[in-house]
Amino acid sequence: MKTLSIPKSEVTRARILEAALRVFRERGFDQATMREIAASANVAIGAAYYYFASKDALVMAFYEQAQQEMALDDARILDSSHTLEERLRGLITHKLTHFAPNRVLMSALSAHIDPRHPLSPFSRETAHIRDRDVAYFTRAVNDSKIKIATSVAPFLPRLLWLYQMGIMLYWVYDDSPGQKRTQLLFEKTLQMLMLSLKIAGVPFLRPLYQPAGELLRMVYAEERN
Amino acid sequence: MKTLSIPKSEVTRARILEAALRVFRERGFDQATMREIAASANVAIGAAYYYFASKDALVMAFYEQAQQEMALDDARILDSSHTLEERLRGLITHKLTHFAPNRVLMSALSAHIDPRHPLSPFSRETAHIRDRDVAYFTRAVNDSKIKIATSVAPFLPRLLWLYQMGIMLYWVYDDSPGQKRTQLLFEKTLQMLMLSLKIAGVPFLRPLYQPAGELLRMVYAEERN
DNA sequence: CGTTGTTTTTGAACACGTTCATTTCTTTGA
DNA sequence: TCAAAGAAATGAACGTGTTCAAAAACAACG
Repeated sequence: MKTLSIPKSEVTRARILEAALRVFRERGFDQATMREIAASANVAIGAAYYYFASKDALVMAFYEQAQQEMALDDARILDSSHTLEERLRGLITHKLTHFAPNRVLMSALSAHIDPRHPLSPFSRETAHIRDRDVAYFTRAVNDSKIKIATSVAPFLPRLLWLYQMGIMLYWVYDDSPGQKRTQLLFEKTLQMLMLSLKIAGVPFLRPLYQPAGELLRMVYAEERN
Repeated sequence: MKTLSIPKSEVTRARILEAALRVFRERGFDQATMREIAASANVAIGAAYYYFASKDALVMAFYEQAQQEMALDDARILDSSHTLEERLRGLITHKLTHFAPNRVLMSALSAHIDPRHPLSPFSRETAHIRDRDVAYFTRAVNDSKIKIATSVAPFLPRLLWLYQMGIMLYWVYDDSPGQKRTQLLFEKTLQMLMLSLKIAGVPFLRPLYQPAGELLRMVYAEERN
């Protein structure tokens, strides 16, 4: 195994992934066939399966690659802004912008709710990706000036991740020109979200936030699988 | 075509649907094969496709059948209770109870978010089922004493349907013994929901409910497809 | 260079959902 | 009662994602 230059197998792997994205973009995830992907990468079908466990795995590899590509900008966004609102707006807008050319492909990644489906955002298989994403929201919350009820605080990063998933989901299937509606949804819900967090402390709403805390504890209880 | 007794084709259709449910329960939706279903119904594969357009269609037929079976009880529930809370508790509990023996199969019906997937609760193909379900929530809201902000009121039935979908979704993948956690989630969220509706009128929360109304108008704008 | 072990590549084969030309059964009309 | 038309049922065949035994390419070592 060479250590100086890029190993040949890495090149083949990259070529297959590139070919896959090419075909996915052309035909969409469902219509794309592994045979065409393999042909487009000048390998036999078996080779594609030697590097990627499944068709789904190709999409996951794409997402992981994108995550790496976004890492630097994400860090910059967190550093250059200091309110939670700015940070959320920055992180989520950045993600949408970055995925825009592959928006249609993203529907394959958000098509499944079933946590047992490998491609589901809630599956064991995507846990490491999810954890990395949640970490950004943890950082976004941590040294911002927001005051959060202690019962909800531990879950806030994961709730924000869920919020982001919701926005992405709407975006993926938003066929308004330029996905303008998503923009509107995002701006409005973000303001509502910030407002909700601000008034969460008022004793008036205590009977709402107390059971919420209990619920969250239960729901996230056996998260480890 | 005989008109006195049940037509033979209806019998065959029913036999195939029964066989399908049998195999689904045994193997789960994904593991069940059309060949086994056909064999279990003593017909050729082609016959199954003569009566049902696809494997998915079998699950949809099951849901429609269930909907009919529940219709009487649902009407009774709406008649015998008069607060929105009682009605919601009644309708949703009834649904969970009725689907309990086929809980695992239900995961096939809730596995897809993609509104373009035929089996998705948001698809065109399931629109008529959805509309029928929403109608019950409309009736549940209509002559109850709840006061709702006019900006949100038109969407309340559909929002309640969404709430019900959320509960069902959690239930389907809830592997706590007897789905106790779903019970807890339902009871707590129902109380929170009623409380939210009650305090929605207070002017304090106006900056929250006003944009909510605008959002709902946008999101549900091009619902007709 | 030749041998041996490992990594990479191949493509036939499998099981699946689905299609469709064909056959078999049933109904209709005189 | 029979012929024709329509409805119901058949199963081979297609294209799909995926598997796997075998071959080819490569690496390590004496």
